[in-house]
Order: sequence, then structure tokens, then C-alpha cells
Amino acid sequence: MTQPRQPEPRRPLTLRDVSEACGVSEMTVSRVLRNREDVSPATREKVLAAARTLGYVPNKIAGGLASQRVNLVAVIVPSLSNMVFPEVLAGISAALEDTGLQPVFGVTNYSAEKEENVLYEMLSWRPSGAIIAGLEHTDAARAMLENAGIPIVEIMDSDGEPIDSVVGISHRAAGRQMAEAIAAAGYKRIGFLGTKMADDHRAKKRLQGLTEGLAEHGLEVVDTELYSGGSALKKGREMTEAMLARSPNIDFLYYSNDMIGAGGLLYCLEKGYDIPGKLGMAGFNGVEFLDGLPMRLATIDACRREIGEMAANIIAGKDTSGVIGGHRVELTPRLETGDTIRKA
Amino acid sequence: MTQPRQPEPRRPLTLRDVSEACGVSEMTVSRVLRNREDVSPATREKVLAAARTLGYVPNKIAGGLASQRVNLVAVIVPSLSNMVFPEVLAGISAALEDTGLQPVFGVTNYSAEKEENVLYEMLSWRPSGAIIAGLEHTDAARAMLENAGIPIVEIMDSDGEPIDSVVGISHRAAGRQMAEAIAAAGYKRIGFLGTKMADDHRAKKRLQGLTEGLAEHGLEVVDTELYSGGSALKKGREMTEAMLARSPNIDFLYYSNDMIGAGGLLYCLEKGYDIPGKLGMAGFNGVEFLDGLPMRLATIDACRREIGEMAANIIAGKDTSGVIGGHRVELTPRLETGDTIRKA
DNA sequence: CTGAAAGCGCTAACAT
DNA sequence: ATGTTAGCGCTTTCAG
Repeated sequence: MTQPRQPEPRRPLTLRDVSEACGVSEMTVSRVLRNREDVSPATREKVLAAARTLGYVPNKIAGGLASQRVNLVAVIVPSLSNMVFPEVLAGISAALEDTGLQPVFGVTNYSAEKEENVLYEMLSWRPSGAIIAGLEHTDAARAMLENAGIPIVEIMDSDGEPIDSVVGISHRAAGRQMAEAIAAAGYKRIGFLGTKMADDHRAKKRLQGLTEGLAEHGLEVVDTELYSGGSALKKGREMTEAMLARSPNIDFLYYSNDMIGAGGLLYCLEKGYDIPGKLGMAGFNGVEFLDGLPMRLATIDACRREIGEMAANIIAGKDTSGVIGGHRVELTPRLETGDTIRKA
Repeated sequence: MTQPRQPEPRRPLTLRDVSEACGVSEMTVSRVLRNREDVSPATREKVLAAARTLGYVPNKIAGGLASQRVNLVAVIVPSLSNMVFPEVLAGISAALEDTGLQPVFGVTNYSAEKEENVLYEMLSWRPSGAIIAGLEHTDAARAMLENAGIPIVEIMDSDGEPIDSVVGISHRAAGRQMAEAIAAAGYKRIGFLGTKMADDHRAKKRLQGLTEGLAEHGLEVVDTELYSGGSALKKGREMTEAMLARSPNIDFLYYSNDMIGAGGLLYCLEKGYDIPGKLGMAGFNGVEFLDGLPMRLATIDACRREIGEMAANIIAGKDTSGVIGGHRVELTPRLETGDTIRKA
């Protein structure tokens, strides 16, 4: 009876294994593997060869504990499913690329409680910094962020008091900006279509800004339609149909995001509405996606990629100002009139 | 001159701090914080109160090193920007929710080299398991996965030899399935529109399957159009226009993903093509998005969320079979004829 | 139920 | 340029 070849119980390799395999002290092996310059080329080669042959993968847990430094950046966003945050993440990844820092993503589903949990989990890994969407957090979450002793960058929104640094746009201003455009184009009866989510603070601020801005021109939101879940494109369609049926005299539809706006636009084009003549429309975010629609939906670009990049640069210490912490960056969102707002 | 209130140099709190604050040994504090049952309610309360007041966040680095266990699951996908992987991630998150395991996401941008790097980074944190998209990896990446000594689940694709477990669909079979549908509907001249990415192995397999399937009916792909980068919806439009101009006798357009398919569909509807009468169309993935289009694009559902859930369950040991490792799950993709393939 | 001792795998700091 | 020593903050194991 031959002993079947046993796939060795797989104790993960340690520095010591490499050290023994190449006859160099653990310390020097460690130096080589961390790309430190103070090792002779000869030893370096020997070590590298041994590490490669064995298939050694360093243990960052031990490394992190010993060095008290961890090359992780916690990134917390509400969602991945709506085209908007992935672009922020892409910006962060790109900016961190050559810094030795690694982003780690967490998702909250727009739930403050989930955010608190995810944050706790992530901070327990002692990351070098944290990037988190929004300025609204539970008290406990705020406390954790304040006490973490690492740079914190709150992103997307600049309407509020940041914990440390902030990179975003004013959603209230974006709402007002849209109100100005609507008023200038002479639309009179505005409908708002958005999400039901109580915790989408930014959408709420945009609506506030819109309402305020309209009020200054004696205008107001005359009907509202909210949704949650499902295909945003389809919901946009359905909500638009519902609103137009209920309030046929509406002449402008403001959507809280481009996706439902696109659904609404497709619906209106099919039904032969005169856009932008009799009916104006606008969304929010400036997703690339809009480029492929039959007509360019008006929108406000939320500078998502740029926000991601700047936040990452602050964490990485790549920002130019020389200031440490407490950066306040408010980007100016660009209004893109597209083809769905008539010229004044 | 008063000393400005200095925000104490913020040495992160340790178990010892909590221990001293509540007069209970570090060991017992540790027990409480890990929710172990063998602590008296009285001590438990004391400890919890102290931990909360201080705002203690455990150090998982130290914990992981001591216990040799880390509650992280490495998840590696090619991209976040195309609606498809976010849904896989959602499935994984949901399935891991109540397991104590935490997913950590990495993105490769469809680059084998990047995949290798991301994998190395992630494995160096000694996760409890890894979920990785696709069956094609560099030799080094394969070696790492094989030697990691943790459960590995390769997902999305089942055409090939997995390292450990696999959960996916056969993209080759999906291609053949579409070929059958096309042949059965009587289309004769097929055009293929897809991505230029050399490393999108699954799209390649679908094309192979399609080609083989068509060949069995004496049919073939008569024209091909590829793109990279940019708004997929817009590219779909442009490619469709180009192909239809170049090969006006084409009567079926097969897109390698739903997004470019949607762009093509919008274009064709605008131009008044007779769909599905004179021109058939189909995409791939079954993204929810399609629901909102004026006409339902035919597609094959790739079971993304389900794949994520099953993969996570395997890692979490929640799968039913009782088998340890080496699970092979091939899901059957559903062909959804929609409105863009004529009835036979 | 609670505590004391040992050590996880690595790196900082100090020799040499 | 290389080696030695002493922990990092927790959890395991074993004793009370």
C-alpha cells in the first residue's frame, strides 16, 4: 500500500522558510522583500530567487502589526449599482495606483446603520486613511472617524461640516442652478421625480436647492413622484407616464438622477411630446451613458471621477497645498443644457 | 499664554486601556468583545460600557495574527463600470451578510498582470477564501491560488479547469444557444459587435460558441465590429450604423453585451428598421436595465447575482452538499427572446 | 467564570 | 551591508 501523495497540510510559508532556503537572515530577507535599497545586489538576487521558487507571499498582518502601518485606504460608498459610484472608485484607484496604498471598498446601501457597521469593520484594520461618501453619519460613526487618528475625506457633498477634509459639490447649489436654467427658459410648472430613499441626503439637498431657486422666480414644484427599487430606466418611464397623466399641464420634469431621466426621456419621445418646446427635462450626474440616447438629456455633472482622484490625493499626501488635513474642496458642477431645455 | 487644547497624539486605544478602565483582565475583555458566552453578565456589562465610552475599536491586525484567522474574503473582478459585476458583488455581500465574513473587492481592468498584483496584495492579508472571476490566470497567479491553502471559487465561467471550486455558466454553450435561436428564426447573415479586449475570455467563448453553432446550420458571421472605451450605449449606436452601412444585407446583429445592444436597438428604432422582421438583434447578460427600453432586447441571462450568492456560500461553508472544496456548479443561462427575434 | 504566560510573523532599532 | 533583540496587540492554552 503506497501512501497517496498528500498535499502537505499547507502551513503558509514564513520569512523563516525563505531565510533558511537561501541562507540569509530573516531580517535581510525582509529588507529585500520590502524593496529597501540597503541590500547588496548579490544577496538580493539570492533572496528573490528563493522567495519565487517557494512561492512565498508575505504576511501583511504580521507586518502591519510590527510596523504599525497598513497600506490600506477604507472607501465607503452607498451603492455600486447606479453607475455613479463606480466612477468615483475608478478615480480613487487610479490616483492611488503608484502610491503603495490600496483601496478597500465597503457598501452601505444608503443605510446609516450599515455604514456604522462597515466603518467599524474597516477601521478595525487600522487603515492609513478613509474616504466616505456624504457628511451625514450616526453619532457613533462620527465619533469613530474623529478618533481614528487617520486622515478622513468625506466626498460628494460640500453642504455641511466635515470631520476632517471634504471634496465635493454643493448639491443645494446644483439644485438652484437648475432652477435658474428652468426659470430662464420660461418653464412654469415643474414636476419632481426621485427616489424614496430617506437617506439619500444629496438628492434631498438638490430638491431643496431647486425649490428655493424656483421660489425666487415665483415658481414651485407642482407634483412629485417617488420610487424605490427596480430598473431605474423602467421606473423613470412609469413615473413619467403617471405624472403626465395626473398633471397634464406640467411643462418641466426634473429627475433626481440621469437613469430615471433617461427612462422618462425615452417614454416622452415615444409618445411624441414636443421636447424641449412644450416639455423640458433634466436629470443629474452627467453619466457617460446619456451620450447614447436619441436626445441629450440636460444634466449637471457631479464631477465623480475628479472627486475620487482628489480625495485619494489628499489621503496619499499628494495634494499640492502643503496643508495637513482639513482640506475643503468644493468643485463647481457644470450644467449641461443638452437638447431637453429650450433656449430662452 | 494658554496652551491650546491639544487633540492628544491619538495613540489608538488597546485592550489594555479598556481593561484598566473597567478593572477586568485583558483576557476577559477580549472574551466579551468577541461575544463569547463564557463571561458573567455583570462583567460583560462593565466591559461593554467601558469599551463604548472610550470608543474602543479592536485591532484586527493583532487579532488576526494571534488567532491565525481572518474574516476577510478576497473578491476579484475585472471591472465595476459595466452593470454586470456590481450585481455579482451584491450577491456575494448578501450571502456573506450573516456569516461573520467580510468581502474585500479588487478590480483588474481585464488585465492579467493587474490581476496577479491584486491577488498578491489580497492574499498577503491571509483571507479565509477567494472568489475570482474567470478561469484564465497567469501561471504565477494560479500558483498563488493553489498554494494559498484557502477555498478558491472561480466564477462566471465554467468552460475550463478550475483550481478548486467553480460557479458559472458555459459561455460557449450560451453562444451556441443563441446560434440555435437565430437559425430557428431563419436569419441568414449575422453580424457580430463586441469589445476589442483581448482578455475578455468569456466574450471570446461566446463568439466561438456562436460561430460553431451557426456553422452547424451552414451559417456564419459575415461581419464584425469591435470597440474599446467610451460610452457603451453610444458605441453600440456607432458600430451598428457602421456595420449596417458597410453590410446592408445583414439580417441579425449579435452584441457581446446588452449595453452596446441597447445602443444599437435605439439606433435601429430611430432609423425605422423593421425589427424583428427584417433585422433581428440580441445582446448578452440580462441586465435589468433592458426593461426600460422601448422594445425588449433578446438576451441571455448570465445569472450574475445567483453566481455571487453560490460562490459566497461555498466559501462560507453554507453549501448543502457536505463536500469540502472542489465544487463544480454550472448554471443554465436562460435565453430571453424579448421582442427582437422574430418567431419561427 | 477568570487570569497568566507564551507567541502569532513580522519589522524598528540597535548592534556589528 | 547584515545580524540580533525586543516587541506590535491580540488570542491560544492552560491554570486556577
